[in-house]
Amino acid sequence: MPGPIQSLSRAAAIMRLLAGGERRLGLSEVATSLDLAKGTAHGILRTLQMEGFVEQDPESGKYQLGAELLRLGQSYLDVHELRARALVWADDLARASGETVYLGVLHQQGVLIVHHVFRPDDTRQVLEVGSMQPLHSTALGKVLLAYDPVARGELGDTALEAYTSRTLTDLTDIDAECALIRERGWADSIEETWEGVASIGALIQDRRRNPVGAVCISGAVERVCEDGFVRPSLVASVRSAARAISRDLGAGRF
Amino acid sequence: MPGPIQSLSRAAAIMRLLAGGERRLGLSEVATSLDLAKGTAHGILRTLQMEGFVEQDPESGKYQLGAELLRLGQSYLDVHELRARALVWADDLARASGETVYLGVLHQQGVLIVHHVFRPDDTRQVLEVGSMQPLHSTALGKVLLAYDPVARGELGDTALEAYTSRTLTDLTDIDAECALIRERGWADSIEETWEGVASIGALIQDRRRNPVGAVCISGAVERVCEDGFVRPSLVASVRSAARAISRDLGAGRF
DNA sequence: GACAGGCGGTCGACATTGTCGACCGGTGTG
DNA sequence: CACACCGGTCGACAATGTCGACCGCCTGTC
Repeated sequence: MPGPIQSLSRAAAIMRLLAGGERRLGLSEVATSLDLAKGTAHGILRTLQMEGFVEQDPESGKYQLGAELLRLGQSYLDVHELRARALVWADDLARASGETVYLGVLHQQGVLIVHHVFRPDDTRQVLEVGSMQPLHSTALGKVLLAYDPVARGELGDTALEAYTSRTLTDLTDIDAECALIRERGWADSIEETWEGVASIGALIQDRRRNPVGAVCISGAVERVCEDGFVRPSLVASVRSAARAISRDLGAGRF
Repeated sequence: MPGPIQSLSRAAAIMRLLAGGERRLGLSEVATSLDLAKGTAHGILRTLQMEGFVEQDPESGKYQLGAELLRLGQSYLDVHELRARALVWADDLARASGETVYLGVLHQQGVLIVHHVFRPDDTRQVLEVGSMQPLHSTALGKVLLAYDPVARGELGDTALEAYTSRTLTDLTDIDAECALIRERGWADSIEETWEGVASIGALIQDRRRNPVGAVCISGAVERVCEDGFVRPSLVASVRSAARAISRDLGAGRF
């Protein structure tokens, strides 16, 4: 039976719709947005509600995502092997560099943050685990673009948004950048997504040399860069952490 | 069409199964665990995989939860009104008390942590957002048991585990404790779940006085308690924070 | 090295199952 | 007060998901 199960795909679409809209949605909104009969949408929503994936505001009757998703998302992190292996190395990298550390994996047309170490002894920061970053303008994303053909494929049909004046939006520019990244073995992003923020990323691969994710450090451009380029010592730290994680993932094989 | 959609319920069961077992599971394991034909389980898993809710290890062919769950779980937090309103109050409470702050809501037979503020300037701590705590042995849980009939109902059929020698496992003891909690307006838990840890919790209610969650502080029993009882000043802080959050939720109505 | 047993995955017939659109009662609004 | 819209229900219909046998592959074993 090759072919997705219709009701499941529709349920997934409903959950994504609820995740996308910031506010709660009514039954009719859901049904019309996805071209479903109201009865059909209701049946799916009712089941999702029973399972805890969706909750209904008893007052307005509108729907939003449910708590079970948070619980399962946490379970995903618990099982995630890359994340487990990388925890200690990411900590070390944050301490050594004094900057924020992110660990990301390719997910759809972006990078999903699976681990986040705050910059040591700093002001309040919000945890970004579970959020997404663009592929074409971040160090994490560009590393994956350079090494993961799937990531490069995902980029094919999406329009590239310019977040700042330094964002690369032309595909040929991106490809040239990727060639450079492959050649030197690391990626940077200087104010390409957020003004004032620069980051340096490197690839993590598994025992069979497949790309499985990326690490990066990210911080104020004044600290991360020097004379318009990222500091070589920070690059070395990031690459060394990426190698350590990759080696850790490959343990047991050799 | 009152009645859950079969394929959806089965998909949810599969995801819960994958979340429960620490390791990855094979197709046959999933099918036999849930009494499904292999073909059926495969169809569901394939669809879940397409949607990103499940991933398959290409090497072993075994399945685990997927990244989309993490993303949707994060979206749940983003939309969560209680959490949004409580963020700043929880921060204040942590600063004022010097202890860890948790914010939890009832979910199935437990308390789901939706916000967690680390104890100020302390050693490394792991974020527990998305994890569950038992109802009958934590301050958060006992608050909900005392005020939320649904929570009390959930307790009916589950055996109460004794985590320490101080855990209440008899239902009549629990009900007496709940009556006390309702009378004085707050709950505590002194080494009832973890040795050496005490916590103090209070109820959060919405504009219609329905229980919607609870806040608590949690810390070493030596700091939180005095002469075998929790410190009244900490109780006052927690109750004040709970009132502030409740008031915040009720804003716009009055 | 041939076999057996396990795996993940496919296939096609069947009827169970989810889908559809009309319909209901309640609510707020012009 | 009627209208429009909401969330929710119902029953007929056939599209849909389910089932169990089957396939090719790999692994371990005798």
